[in-house]
Amino acid sequence: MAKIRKTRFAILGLLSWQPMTGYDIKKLVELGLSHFWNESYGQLYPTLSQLVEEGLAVKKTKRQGNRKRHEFTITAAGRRAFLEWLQEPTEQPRVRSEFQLKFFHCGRRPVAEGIRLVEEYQIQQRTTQEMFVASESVLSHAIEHDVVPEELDSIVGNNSTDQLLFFLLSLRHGVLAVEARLAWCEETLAALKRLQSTHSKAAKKRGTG
Amino acid sequence: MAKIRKTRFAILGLLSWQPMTGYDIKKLVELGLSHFWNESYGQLYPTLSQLVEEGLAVKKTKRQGNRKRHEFTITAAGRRAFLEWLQEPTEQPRVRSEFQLKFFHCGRRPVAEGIRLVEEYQIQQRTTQEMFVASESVLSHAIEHDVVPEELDSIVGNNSTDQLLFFLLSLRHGVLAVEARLAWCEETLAALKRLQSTHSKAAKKRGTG
DNA sequence: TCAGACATGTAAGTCGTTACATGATTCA
DNA sequence: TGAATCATGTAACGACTTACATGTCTGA
Repeated sequence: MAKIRKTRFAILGLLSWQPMTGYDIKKLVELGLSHFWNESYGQLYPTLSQLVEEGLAVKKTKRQGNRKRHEFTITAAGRRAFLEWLQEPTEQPRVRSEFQLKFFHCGRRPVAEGIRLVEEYQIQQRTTQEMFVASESVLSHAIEHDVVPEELDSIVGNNSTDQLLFFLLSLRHGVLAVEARLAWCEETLAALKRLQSTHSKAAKKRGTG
Repeated sequence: MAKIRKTRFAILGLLSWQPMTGYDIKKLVELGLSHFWNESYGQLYPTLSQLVEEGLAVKKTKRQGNRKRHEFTITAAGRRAFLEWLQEPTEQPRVRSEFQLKFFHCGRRPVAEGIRLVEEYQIQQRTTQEMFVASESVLSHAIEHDVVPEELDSIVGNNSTDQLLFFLLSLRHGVLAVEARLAWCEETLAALKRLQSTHSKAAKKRGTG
């Protein structure tokens, strides 16, 4: 069975806003969607060609002097395909967490190793959290004062009122997720330190007994 | 640059407990690690052969009548490779959430569509939560009463005291994550319903004004 | 003039799933 | 006897990343 090719819909979704080049799409994703999505050129350009072949988008080559821009415009069929995908049930991604795989195996290792692993994870999560919170406050401010910050203009476009809210809410998903991971770190670190002191007491007992 | 082949380490980790066949590994992963890891046969068997080629594991063919079991044992080099991986920094996985991609694009769709999408997600997350909570309570009980339930025996093995705790904590990671997602659903549903009523009021105003 | 952004693409390799293909054993 | 489980594997496909290759334009 063919897997659903999600890159197609990511592209189609952005093209449903306005015509764009592959480069535009890449930048837009990096700037605005990177907390839940990413694309590489190696995926982007071939998929764009495919979309054209299937009549879901059309390509117009524009020239500015010697510079060429391949601008892609979504077709009616493209819009249909996109809306169809939007309404289809969303399959849950199969998880594969390298961190958790390591953590699990730390059960057979000295406790200090588990602690080190979790602390490293905690630092990563804090960094992520900072980024999320910064974006969130910019956006909240924008919504409150009803102005679209310049750096967000390309992301939310003109018809912005609702889109801004959805953007904030999608960010909020990330914020809550990272908070949960940090809470887990606290809990776990506490548990592992208790375990460590239990072990060292047991060792002392053996030593003196 | 070659990506890190994580399947190798997932396998090596399990083989560091005891010799196993590909089938055993598959079952073990499904039974015990499925909340953070999964493997398919199409990945498993070729990787096992590779591990043998590289001297990280050895293969012994055992026969029971006409039935053959290819049992793999980790070598000293295999253990070294595994421990090395365990100590290496863990890269954060690049995210790609189809759900969030859809949600983001709902900003340009009727609010009801966004609500439908989130409600579907909420149901999925509740199902996941139920599974997590059930496993968690079995495990907590086991730890409290210091007995390893039969169905967990193959997962935690003999040297179980610490391993059981790590298993519980890894489950706890999933529990907190799913709780966070459900909290987001609540928040978001409330926000979208407010938005919906704002829209319908505006529509009425236009109708009567 | 030169760095950085704009712009397009391909090739090689990895990762991973699903479907297919095969056959033995166990137990109800 | 037949379904479920044990058991091993391959082939086809698709997704995705990284590195490579190339060239233009703009502004400090």
